[in-house]
This record gives sequence, C-alpha cells and structure tokens, in this order.
Amino acid sequence: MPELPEVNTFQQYFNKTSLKQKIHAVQVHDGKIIRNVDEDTFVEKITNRKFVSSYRRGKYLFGKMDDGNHVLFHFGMTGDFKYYEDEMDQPKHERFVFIFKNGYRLGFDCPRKFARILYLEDLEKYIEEVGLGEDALVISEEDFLKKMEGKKASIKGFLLNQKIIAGVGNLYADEICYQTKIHPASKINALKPRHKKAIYKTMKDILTTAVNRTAYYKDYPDNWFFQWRVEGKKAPKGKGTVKISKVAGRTTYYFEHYQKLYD
DNA sequence: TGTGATGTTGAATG
DNA sequence: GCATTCAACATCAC
Repeated sequence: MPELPEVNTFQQYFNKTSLKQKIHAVQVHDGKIIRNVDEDTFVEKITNRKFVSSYRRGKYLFGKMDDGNHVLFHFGMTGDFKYYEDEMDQPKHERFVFIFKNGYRLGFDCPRKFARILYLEDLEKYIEEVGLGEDALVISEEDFLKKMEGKKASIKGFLLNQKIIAGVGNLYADEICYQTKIHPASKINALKPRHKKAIYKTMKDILTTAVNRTAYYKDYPDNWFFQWRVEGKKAPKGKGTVKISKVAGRTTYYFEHYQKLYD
C-alpha cells in the first residue's frame, strides 16, 4: 500500500529498528528487484556498513550509510519491511535481508516484485536522472500552482505524476478529488484558481492526517472517501452511487454527479 | 480460470 | 520536441 503516508511509516520503522547497527551480513534470495548492481556487488557494498540516517522523498526512501552511500528502497505495490529475530518469522516473500550484529534482521518482503532497490553513490544525481518532483508535503503553494500552468492533462494524471510532485498515488488521488468535489478526469486548464488552491490545501491536509495516523486506514476520518471504494455503493446525503472508471490509466472511484467535471 | 491490484518505465501516440 | 497514454513487469487473491 505504499504511497507517501505508508512510506513515511516505513521510514519511521526503519529509523526505529535499523539505524546505527553494524550490518553483519546481507542475504539476497531474489536479486531481481535490485536494479542497478548485481547481487554480489550489493552484498559486498553493504556488508559491514551501518545505516546512519534516512531521507524520504515521495514514495522513495533512501537509507544513508556510514560511508556516505545510499540504498534506495522503492516499495512498488507490495513492498514492506519486517524486523525480526527468529528465522521462523521470516516473511513469506522476503527478497533480501540485512542481518545485524545483534542477531536481528531487517527483511524486505515483496510478493509482487515491483519494488526496486538501488545502491547509489550519488543521491543527487539519481534524483536528477529520475526527474523526481518535490515531495508533496514539502512543495509550496506557489510552486504547486506553477506546475499546473499550461497543463491540459486530467487532474488525476497530474497528481499521480511523480515528476511533478512526489508521493500521491492512486488512492490518495481519488481522495483529493472527492474532498474537493472535483471529477478526477477534469482538465487542469479548465479549473479555476480557487479549485487549484483547494486541491493544494486538500492534498496537504489529507497527507498530513494520514501521516499522523501512521497510514492506518481504520483510523482515518469517517467522512473520507476510502470506505466508498466499492462500485455501486450508496452514499448518504445525495451523493449518488460510486462510479468506477479509468482515468490516467488507473482504476478510479468517484461520485459521478457530486464531483463536477470541468472540461 | 480469468481478471485486476495501492507503482514505475519506456515505447507509442497525438 | 513536448505532453500524455498504454502495455509490460510478477505474483496473488477473488
């Protein structure tokens, strides 16, 4: 489930469990998700190092090691960390694991192998190459509005584009559209300034709330859209029923008439 | 059994 | 060249 709030929770978990401990060994069970170096290099570069800090930008989490190099964790759709001691607790789809000197392990679990792990010697260069946008919780309103200038794409496509702003994924994009009463297929160039400002503010509010609640869906406010992600489900107060369609190539849920289409 | 799923990429399209 | 869309990636659950 890793969008910005989830990755933020992973980061806290990583910081709490895995910083400042010497990495005694690295075991790779399936090297396919390590994208830029081979397994042996990965193991060699990380063994005997320790993580000293972490940096999150959007859905990307960078672990900084004591030699200044980084490991990038991108969780794809199903990536997850698990810190454990007993080998019996190894997650089912663990792809690699860091074994610390104290005997504990940080496993990287990922059923679908959409995650990508990179060993990086130049963090800035990598971010530049990928063209990764500013973090959705960091970007200023001014910059956000500037990014919208001249864009004709759907608002949902805009929010999902990690090169523009980093961190919003499919579920939170739908949530933002719902809370601003804007149809996700609305064109950016058809939106009024007040709509654009509302989208910015709502995005920040939603992400901040989600982060504060550790991305735990069950703790989200009752009036959020998450619970309505069921096609045909009836909503109270004349919002109609939930519609499902494809916008920007992704499955999209919304209230057809309640959320106005600007085209 | 077939279909689609919280993400990203590079190729294809307009 | 630019902005945008789409199929592909690998596996599991319904």
